[in-house]
Amino acid sequence: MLKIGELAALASVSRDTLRFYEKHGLITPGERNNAGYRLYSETDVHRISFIIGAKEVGFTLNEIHQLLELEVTKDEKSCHDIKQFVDAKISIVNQRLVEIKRIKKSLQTLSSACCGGDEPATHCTILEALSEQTN
Amino acid sequence: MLKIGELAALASVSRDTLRFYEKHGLITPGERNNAGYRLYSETDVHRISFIIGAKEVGFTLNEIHQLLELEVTKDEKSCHDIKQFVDAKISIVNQRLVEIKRIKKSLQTLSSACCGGDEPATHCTILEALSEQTN
DNA sequence: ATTGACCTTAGACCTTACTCTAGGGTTTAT
DNA sequence: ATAAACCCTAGAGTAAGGTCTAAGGTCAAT
Repeated sequence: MLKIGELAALASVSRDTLRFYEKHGLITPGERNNAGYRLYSETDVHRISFIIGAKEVGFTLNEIHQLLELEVTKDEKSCHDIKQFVDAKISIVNQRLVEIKRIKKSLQTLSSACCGGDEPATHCTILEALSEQTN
Repeated sequence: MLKIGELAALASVSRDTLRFYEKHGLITPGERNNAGYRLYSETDVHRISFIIGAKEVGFTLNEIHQLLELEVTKDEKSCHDIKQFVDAKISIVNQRLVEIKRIKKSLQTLSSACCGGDEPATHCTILEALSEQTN
């Protein structure tokens, strides 16, 4: 059984983060010792590891909540269910990707239209472009 | 001179948003009529238009604050200064782009390793992969 | 016996960009 | 004259994901 600081070090997160996850139902409160210290079991370590893995690949805590429910009840779920969840996330990520690409392109258009010289920016194309309504 | 609701309609933002921008120094408080209503001039309309244009291309309000300072003092700034600002933003956006691409790739790897069939997810490769520490 | 490192809690604070609420005054149309 | 539509303010609330603080209890080593 690990104390909170030990698990935190192991998982490379802060103690606060572990308590935060608990408060938000990602980890279920487990055992406590006489002094009231949290004690984490193998299962808890596994769960934290799952959470961190899921964060790594871009799931929000909310989504991880749902994923954990899938994980816990996985004997009643099909691979299809799990894959569908991941695919839904891929499509969200894709939308963000498209939006960021759009932004990058706009910025590059702005930048490349500007001479970038040492003359005063009184008629800078960037500033002028920003002033124009797009809608 | 426009009242706040008129400018809001013109700029397709809410009244609250305009007050919010003012509170955060993006718009300088201008004239008021006898009743204390805000009155917006041509210059104000131009400024709002600038803010919205800058938001469109992905600048944060904070960055727009700095951009507005560049705009106001543009006679003392060079095109080089302005372009540099935009290029710095491009590099931030690029980092985000790289990160999102990484996430997308990870998710796709997860998804494609899963059979997606109707059998129970007891040994689902997705759930197993998420449990593994990456660090 | 006391210092320092660790643990506890509740609750405040941070960022970003608003949105909403309460409680009140004004203007416009009928 | 009165209702609807508009305006004002200060301040609270939202999402997301924590971080920090205060005030206190515990444990190991010196």
